[in-house]
Amino acid sequence: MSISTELSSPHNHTNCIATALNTATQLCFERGVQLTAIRQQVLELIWENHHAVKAYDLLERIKPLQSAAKPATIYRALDFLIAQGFIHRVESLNAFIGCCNLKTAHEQLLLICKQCNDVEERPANAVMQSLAQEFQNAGFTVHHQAIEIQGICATCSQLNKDEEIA
Amino acid sequence: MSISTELSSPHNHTNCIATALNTATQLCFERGVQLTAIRQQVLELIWENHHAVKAYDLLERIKPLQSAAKPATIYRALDFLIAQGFIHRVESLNAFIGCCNLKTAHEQLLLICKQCNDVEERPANAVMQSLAQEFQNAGFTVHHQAIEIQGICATCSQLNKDEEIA
DNA sequence: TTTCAGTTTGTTACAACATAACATATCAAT
DNA sequence: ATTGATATGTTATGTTGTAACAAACTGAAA
Ligand SMILES: [Zn+2]
Ligand SMILES: [Zn+2]
Ligand SMILES: [Zn+2]
Ligand SMILES: [Zn+2]
Repeated sequence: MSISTELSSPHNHTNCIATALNTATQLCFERGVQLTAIRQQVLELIWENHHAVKAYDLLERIKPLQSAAKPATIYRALDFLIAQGFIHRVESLNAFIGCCNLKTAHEQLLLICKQCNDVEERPANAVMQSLAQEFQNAGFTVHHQAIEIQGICATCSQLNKDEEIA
Repeated sequence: MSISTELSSPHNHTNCIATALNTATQLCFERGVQLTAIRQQVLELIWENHHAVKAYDLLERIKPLQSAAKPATIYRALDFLIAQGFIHRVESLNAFIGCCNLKTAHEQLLLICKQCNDVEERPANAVMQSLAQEFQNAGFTVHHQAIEIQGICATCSQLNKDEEIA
């Protein structure tokens, strides 16, 4: 697996990584919390692409850097990164992705491609507004939203069509 | 735990159970699939209330009826009930609830109360429509949706207010 | 600089969730 | 009787996540 990604909108992923790391560093400084070596390494591993990453995969991949790493090592780092909003947990996959909208508080809609495994995070303002209305109607006080859609992304759909023709 | 439930809209839960069981029986007959003793017992256990139920809790509770029950026993029954649309898996809880809208094909919005553990299933047509639009915009082909909202339900909110006053 | 509190990490053990693989049983149609 | 489809029994294992306590680190107050 190279650093490249199948994310539907083609992009320079080096930028994604740089932005994510720089912003995390900046926010940790502002908040007076520590982006320790372990936490930064986990964040970097998650950002290698736009796939959802499993905790135990991270554990295997961090061992060359942190030979003492155990499950708790990873889960603690993940807890921290989630608390800071740097990553999201994908409930329906038991996995984790880097947050693409670090700067703005947001509730995310996740489009999960079952073919290429990319996860796209979309603001989906219209959806969020109709959701807010629904909560009002129900008298429900929201603490956390998980909106996770599984299917086939635009890129893979197009690829599949091309293959049918060929 | 009695048969009663804290579901926000007060209701006669005996009706919920009867409807769920009768409809499941009817649909299995129509579809030529078997609602075996194990499958029906699991469905009944899930329908004891509107809480999300864990697989291993079901395992403990079915053992008096099925002394040979093992994890696979439960997970097979759950797979069947999900495939038939009789129950839903709650991804963010690793748990299961009975479906309240058996008759109509539907995508569900789940309101999960962290205080009383009830899960309310809402059609939320406006939300579903704006979601559909978002999928169009993204060129995304949907296979499965999980829309799970954690928070405090209307009933618990009201109870909490009452306690503050008292 | 010592001391102390708060935070982070190391380490062991275990809990909770889920599936693979293969054997056995059931039952209806040929 | 044989066969094929479905369901269940059984054992083992894989995957995901946490509890609990000890040790190390960090930075500021005494
Ligand atoms: Zn990228
Ligand atoms: Zn794809
Ligand atoms: Zn009910
Ligand atoms: Zn409640």
